[in-house]
Amino acid sequence: MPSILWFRRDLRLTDHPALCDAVAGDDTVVPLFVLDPALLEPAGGPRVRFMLDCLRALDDDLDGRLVVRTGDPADVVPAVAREVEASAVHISADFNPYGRRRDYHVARALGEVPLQTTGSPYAVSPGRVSKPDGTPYRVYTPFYRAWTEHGYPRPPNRPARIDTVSGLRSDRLPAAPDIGDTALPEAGEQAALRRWADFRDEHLLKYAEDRNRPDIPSTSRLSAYLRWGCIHPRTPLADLESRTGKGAEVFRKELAWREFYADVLFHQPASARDHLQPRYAGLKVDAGKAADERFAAWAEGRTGYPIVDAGMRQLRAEAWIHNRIRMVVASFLVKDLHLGWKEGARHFMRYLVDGDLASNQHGWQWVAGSGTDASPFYRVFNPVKQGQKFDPSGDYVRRYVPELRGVDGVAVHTPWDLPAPPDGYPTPIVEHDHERREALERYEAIKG
DNA sequence: TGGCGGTTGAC
DNA sequence: TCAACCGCC
Repeated sequence: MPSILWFRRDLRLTDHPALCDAVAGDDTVVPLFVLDPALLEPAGGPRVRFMLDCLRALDDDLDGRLVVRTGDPADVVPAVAREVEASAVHISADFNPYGRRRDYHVARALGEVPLQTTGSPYAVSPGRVSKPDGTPYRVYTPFYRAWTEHGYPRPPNRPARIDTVSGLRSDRLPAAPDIGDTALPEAGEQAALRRWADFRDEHLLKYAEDRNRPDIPSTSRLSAYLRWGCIHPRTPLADLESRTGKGAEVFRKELAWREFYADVLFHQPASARDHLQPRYAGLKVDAGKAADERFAAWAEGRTGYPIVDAGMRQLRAEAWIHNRIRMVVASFLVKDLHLGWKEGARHFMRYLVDGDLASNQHGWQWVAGSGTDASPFYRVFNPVKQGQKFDPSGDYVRRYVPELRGVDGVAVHTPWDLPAPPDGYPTPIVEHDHERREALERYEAIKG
C-alpha cells in the first residue's frame, strides 16, 4: 500500500520524517505537490518564482518523479488517494501557524484514510511551548529558555532508495512570474545544505561580532530556504549542539526568534493584520498625496538617506535585505515618514524571497513598537548613525547606490557634507531630527 | 537589537 | 575636549 507524501511548505528529501517513516516501512510513496492557486500569490513575485524553482530542484532530486496536481488540496489529495488506493497520507511540513483549516478539510474529505502530520518547517511546532500554567509566552527571553528546554527532534537521514508509484499523471508547472533582473539565491535543498555548510564553517565563529555588518558576508542567508523548507531548522540546530562559541549561541537565538514569532501568530492570528497593542490604532499616521509620494520614495530607494536607499534597492535587486537594514528602513518608514507598519510589511511581503507572514509582520511590529515584547516606540533609529556604525566601510551603500560609488569610506553616509554633492543622488526628503521629535509627540498622544 | 542631552571626570 | 555614563523619551 503506497503512502502519499504530500509536500507543502517543505521542499526537501533529506531530513524528512514522513518520507523516512514511509520508506522504513517499505512503503512506495507518491511524492505529491498540490499546486493550490492560492500559493501563486500574485503579490509575491520573487517568492513564487523561488518556490517554483525549488519545486523543479525537488523534481530533479527525485529523477523527475514528482507528481504535481493543480487545485484545492481538499479535492486533489483525496482524488490521488483514490487513484492509488493509498493507505496513509503524510502531510509533510506546513504545520501552518496561520491555522490548520485546510488540513482539517482534507482529513475529513479523506474519511477513513488515516492522516498523519509530520515534519513542520519549524523546529518546535508553534503552540508546543507554553508557560507552566499553559498560556503562551509573550516575551522572547522566557520563550527562548522554555524552547531550549523543550528540545527539538534530531534530523533523520535521507533514505538510500525512494520507491515511487509509477504512471501517475503530473501537471506542468505554471510559468514563473517575471521578476526582471532580481537575482535570487540558487534554489533547492542541495543549495540550502551547501549554504549552511559554508556559513557554519566560514562565518559562524565570528557571527556574534559580524552579524550586524551588511557590508561583509556575515549572515547565514538561510531565510528563503527555511521559508520553503529546503532546510529544516533542526539540521543547523543539531550542528550547533557540538559548538560552544558565542557565534553558535547567538545564531541559535536568531532561529528561536523565528520560532517565537510563529508561536505568537499561532496563538494570535489577528496579529498578522493588526497591532498587538490596540492603543497603536490611535497613533496618528500620515495619509494623502504627500504621504503616498513619501512612501514611493522609500520603496524606490530615493529618500536621500544612503543606508535606507541602499536597503530598499537591495530589496529590488536581490529580493532580500540584511536584517539590520530591515530594522533601519522599517524605523525610517514608521518614525521618519509617519506611515503605518502595515504598508511597509505588505511591501516587504511583495518583494522578499523569504517573506514569511509570522516573521515579517512581527518584525515590523517590533520596530513599530506595537508588538508583544517589542522595541519601545521611543527607540528611533538614526539612519546616519546606523549607517556609520554598521556599514563603516561604506561598501554596502556603494554596492547598491551607484550615484555614490565615487565617494570613499564612511563619508558615503553623509553625502550632504561633501564639497561637491554627487550627481543624481537626492537630498534628504525629510530632516531626521525634526521627524524624530514629531514621532515622539505623536506617541505621547497615545501613551497609556 | 537607540539616541539625545546633560553631567562628570580624566586629560 | 571628549569618552563614559545617566535619565529620559
